[in-house]
Amino acid sequence: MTLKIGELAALSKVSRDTLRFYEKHGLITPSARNASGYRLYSDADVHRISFIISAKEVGFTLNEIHQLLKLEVTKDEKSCQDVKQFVDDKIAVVNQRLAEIKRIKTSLQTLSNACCGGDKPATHCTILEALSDQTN
Amino acid sequence: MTLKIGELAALSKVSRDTLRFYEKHGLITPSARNASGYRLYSDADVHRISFIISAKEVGFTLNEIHQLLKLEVTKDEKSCQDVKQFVDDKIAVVNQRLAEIKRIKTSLQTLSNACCGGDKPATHCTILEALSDQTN
DNA sequence: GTAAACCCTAGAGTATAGTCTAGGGTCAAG
DNA sequence: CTTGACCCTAGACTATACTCTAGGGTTTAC
Ligand SMILES: [Zn+2]
Ligand SMILES: [Zn+2]
Ligand SMILES: [Zn+2]
Ligand SMILES: [Zn+2]
Repeated sequence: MTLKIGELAALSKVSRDTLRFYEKHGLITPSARNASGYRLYSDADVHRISFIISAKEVGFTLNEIHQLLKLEVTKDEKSCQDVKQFVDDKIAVVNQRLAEIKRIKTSLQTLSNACCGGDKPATHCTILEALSDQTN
Repeated sequence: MTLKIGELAALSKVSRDTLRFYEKHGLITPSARNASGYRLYSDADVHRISFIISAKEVGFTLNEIHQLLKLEVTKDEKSCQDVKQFVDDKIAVVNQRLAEIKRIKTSLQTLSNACCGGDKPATHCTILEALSDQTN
């Protein structure tokens, strides 16, 4: 079974452009072209794009998916340790981002809580004051 | 007291380039130039860059800081309600990002937990399997 | 009086992840 | 045999927030 780009796009719920973009960046190359140069995707290709999409959904960047695909393709030379390590490294990065966003949320919440929210002029607003404060 | 760009940069711990970049994007314009065209920053300018930096630290984008500066400058025409609403809107956005990152973290954690992490070939690796799974 | 350190502008480059456009070829249906 | 839906390429454009480069002018210290 082979699919043309539009068919694979519909199946995978990504755009044709995205498939071509992934190809340009070495993530997936159709296993064949027809006489007119149309891309033809095989079952293996469908499998691969599915892998890419799943990996995106769990938060890997395209660059990381690149690495993951290498692991996947050479999985008989790699160990579970290698794969797990890769995921754990990503978890560490995600945890950092999480901490940063939590910090931001807390800061904003503190700002908001201090403001009276009334309809009088904001000349006395604690939010604007706090942002203007030269504590740096 | 007036400062040249390098002095303000050192004081504010941002780069000269960043100051010029902010200027190009309408965030801060030095109140004067000397005869040679050098930027000269006043106390008010220092105050303004401090506002910008504080706002960045609590997670506002440059675009949002633009809006905030408008609120700050016209604070006698604006109410606390306006300012608080602005912050609360941002909190809502941050909460969404937080939820998304938590989702990602959970997914990654689930993947990692299922993998044995051993040193045998990853041909049986549950992580690679899960990512390959065509449930879409 | 010259060299280092600083300033200027305009514009290109970086990273991320696509989306869109122009200009043209291909294929199936009626 | 033509119309619409599809395919191709190359390259520009989006958003975000800078950073760097090239090619000059200025200031300051020795
Ligand atoms: Zn108030
Ligand atoms: Zn207020
Ligand atoms: Zn294992
Ligand atoms: Zn495993």
